[in-house]
Amino acid sequence: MAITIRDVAEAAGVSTATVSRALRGLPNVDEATRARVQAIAQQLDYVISPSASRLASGRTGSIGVITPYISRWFFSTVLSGVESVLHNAGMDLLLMSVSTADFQHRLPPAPRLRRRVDGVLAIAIPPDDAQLDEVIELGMPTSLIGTAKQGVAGVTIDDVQAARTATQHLLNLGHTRIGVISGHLIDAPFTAEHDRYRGYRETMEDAGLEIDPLLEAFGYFTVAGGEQAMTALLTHRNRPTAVFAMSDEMAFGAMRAMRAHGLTPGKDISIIGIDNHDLSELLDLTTVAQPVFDLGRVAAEALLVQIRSGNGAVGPDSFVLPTQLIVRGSTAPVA
Amino acid sequence: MAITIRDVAEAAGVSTATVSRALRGLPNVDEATRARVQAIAQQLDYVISPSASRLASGRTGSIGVITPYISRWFFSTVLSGVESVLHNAGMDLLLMSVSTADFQHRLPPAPRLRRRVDGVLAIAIPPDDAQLDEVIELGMPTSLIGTAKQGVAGVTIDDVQAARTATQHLLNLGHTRIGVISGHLIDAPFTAEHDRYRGYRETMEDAGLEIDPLLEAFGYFTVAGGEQAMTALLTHRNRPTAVFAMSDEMAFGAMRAMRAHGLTPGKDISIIGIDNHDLSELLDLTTVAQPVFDLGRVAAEALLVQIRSGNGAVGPDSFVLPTQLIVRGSTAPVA
DNA sequence: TTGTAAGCGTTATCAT
DNA sequence: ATGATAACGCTTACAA
Repeated sequence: MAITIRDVAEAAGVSTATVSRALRGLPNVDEATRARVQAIAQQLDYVISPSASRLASGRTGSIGVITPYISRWFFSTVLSGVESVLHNAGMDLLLMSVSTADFQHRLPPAPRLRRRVDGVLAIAIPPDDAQLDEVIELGMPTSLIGTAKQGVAGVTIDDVQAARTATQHLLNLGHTRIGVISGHLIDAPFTAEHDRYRGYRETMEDAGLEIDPLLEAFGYFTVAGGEQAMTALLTHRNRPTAVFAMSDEMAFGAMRAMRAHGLTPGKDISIIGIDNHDLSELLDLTTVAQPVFDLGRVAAEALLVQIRSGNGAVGPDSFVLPTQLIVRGSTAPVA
Repeated sequence: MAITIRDVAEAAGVSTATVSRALRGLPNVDEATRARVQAIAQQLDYVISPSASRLASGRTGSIGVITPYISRWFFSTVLSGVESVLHNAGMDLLLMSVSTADFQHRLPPAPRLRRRVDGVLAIAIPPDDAQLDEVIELGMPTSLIGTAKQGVAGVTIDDVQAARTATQHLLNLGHTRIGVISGHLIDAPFTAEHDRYRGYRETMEDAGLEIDPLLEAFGYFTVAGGEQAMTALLTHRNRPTAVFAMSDEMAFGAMRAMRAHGLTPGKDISIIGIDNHDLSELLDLTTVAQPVFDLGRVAAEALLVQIRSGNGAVGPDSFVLPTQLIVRGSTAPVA
């Protein structure tokens, strides 16, 4: 039905082997022959059959991206960074949502990845996740984004430092009663979260400040969660004068909670996040920006290197991308 | 190297044909045989080779999703709806970003789709886009999301009605000087945009109101664009008392512009959007909600039906999903 | 119900 | 530089 490599070969008066070589740009092909083959292929509107090529070569030309969420800002932004690289490389991008913990009943990613991708990119999957382990045991080039794991390539920011920067910014403004809105430390031994908490704690301790347990609340990395967390913090007798939220979206929710209590962010209470979410500027939120698109871009590039170097030649590399404090109106000197 | 169907066949003492049938759940297989084959396959940790299967069967088991943006809210939300369906159906999701118009230099999607997917989902590609036409000419099951085109399946909302609802809401509040922030009517003959404009215009006319050209501004469907558009509207001598923004994100920007001018949304000027973006509740924005996740879900389901019915048996279906006015604090009776 | 065997469209090895 | 040809691992008539 469709045009095959043999049609091209016959039309060009060469063997299929030559067509294959010519079209793939392999060496040892007379340039005149190559040109003729290319012309005929184009004229015949020939496109290679990926299935046949994959079966014969053993390479799939595609990489799998596993992510717990698709529509959340961080994840979709990473994904677009990944896509930009893979597109340029001519690689197919297989998108696969996975369940972290209790989420919902979904097939585990490992079996769905086997024999259909040349490499895997995992976005923000906790390093001790069982499903992630299964994926890693597949033994193919893999690169983590937003988390780090011994022996596996990965791209992250320095989460400890980011949290330190945020906390220090509040300290510099004279705040001492500084609250923190985290995700859910108990359930999710999520690298980023732990590191950010550590950065907060250490910075507080370095400043000689004790951390009041009443200054801590969970926001589950969502807007609604941040709102609840802030509400909780506000109900205590001894309110914080400033709050560090581990993500901008939680900070958004926190700002809403403040307003609901008649408080103005940056005036009555200072709040800082991490991310530099698309809407953070709009909401005038001070934040520690992280290069989310680049997280995906760099990870994809590193993965391609790993794949092309034929497994092993290039050891798994780790990259730490820089963050930057962006001061806006939501933080101000203590009253 | 890897385990093949023959290994399973030998271990089970049957032919590869039987293994193939048994594992795919085809009829005419003794249940005892099937059970044995399944057990052995599992025990051997056998997974089928997609490339081989695709080559032999002609089906790819994957569908391509083409979208101009990955990280924007609307697109990533649609995408997650699509993913949920495809995951359940065991279909691979090939993600492909495309350029609308001037965007950037990217390979056209059609050649990248040929022979590698069984169907295509196109998110918000203008119906007269040349690249879309090439894709449609591929002749495979295709379903559009957010746009409509003669003879092609699709899922949309009633954009005219949504705009009518928004405009009428403002009229009901007593506003007569109602501005509109659109995308960029001249360049992008984008169904949704045209329809929304029509809904606005007709509703204004039905109310006996003339549309002052000074009440119209372009926001390019971005936050920054909405901000600029609103700023433009505010510089005129005769300001609108209410504004209809064709998307929530443009409305966000508009709200910011208002504040920059010392105006309070819902007090000094009313503003309404379309979408019910994740953050619209947070920003207290009145909007006409559209079921974005479902747009993706329904389109994917329809596409699967189209694919399974073997091309032609089921004609391309169109679905129009409902919208709903959600009144929040950004709209109020005219002063 | 099960087996046989001919493809499916490439790639890659080995000659030439 | 080019050609023959054996894989690659499955699916699917067609037989039995």
